[in-house]
Amino acid sequence: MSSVNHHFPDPVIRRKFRQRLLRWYARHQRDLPWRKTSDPYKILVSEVMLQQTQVDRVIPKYKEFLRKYPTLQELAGASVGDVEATWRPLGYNIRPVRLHAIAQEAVGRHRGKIPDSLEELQAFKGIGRYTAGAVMSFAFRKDAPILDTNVKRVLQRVFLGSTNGNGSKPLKRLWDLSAALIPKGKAYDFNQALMDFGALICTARKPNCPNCPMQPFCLSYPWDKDNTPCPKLQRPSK
DNA sequence: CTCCAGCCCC
DNA sequence: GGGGCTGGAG
Repeated sequence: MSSVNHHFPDPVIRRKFRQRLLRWYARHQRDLPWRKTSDPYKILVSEVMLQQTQVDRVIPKYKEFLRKYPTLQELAGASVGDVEATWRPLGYNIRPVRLHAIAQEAVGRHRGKIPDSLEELQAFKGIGRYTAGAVMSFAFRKDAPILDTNVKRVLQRVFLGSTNGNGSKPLKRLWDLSAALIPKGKAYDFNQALMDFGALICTARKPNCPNCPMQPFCLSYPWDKDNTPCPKLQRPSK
């Protein structure tokens, strides 16, 4: 028995999805400041800020934060209070505290570098599976999958529709999908494209199906057919 | 105003 | 598998 279905999704659909996503991205990608740097520290700052905060609110604070702490070393050398104050009013104020701790640990224990493995990244408090994948693909250009809410929604709709797939846990299924779709050596563009696609076309409410390049094979197209709500990934617990 | 979402921690 | 913090939807 094989535990992984190597033919899901259909290789033809898989290829079409990649092609269409990357082509769409080439024309519609957002101009975001953290896409202009390859400094893992700066990427990490952006990802932590983006964890619970919308892009528009993050952009100005990202710039201000990096003006004040341009390097990992300078962040590590600042006082926590100072970092917290700079963070305001982004909210979720545990994040700057953890980010500061990460900087200090990296300086003290990793030769002043952000580590470049999923395991080491996830060992930090404040970096979970998503953020670790984001740093691996966006900062270190590794073919690591990501799965945040946007990506979950896109993959669920296009490849699973209203079903949960082949019996395996929905979450694992989606992580596997996210990994299986990455074109070799192109996780950076592919993952960025997935995020933009989820933010601009395959939105939570009122997805823009009429302009969606995935129409021909999307299992949820057309979305408004019978006003179906987005399939829940997991049942409410109560 | 209440409720829900969302990434991470425990 | 539940709670926290916080913005945004209803």
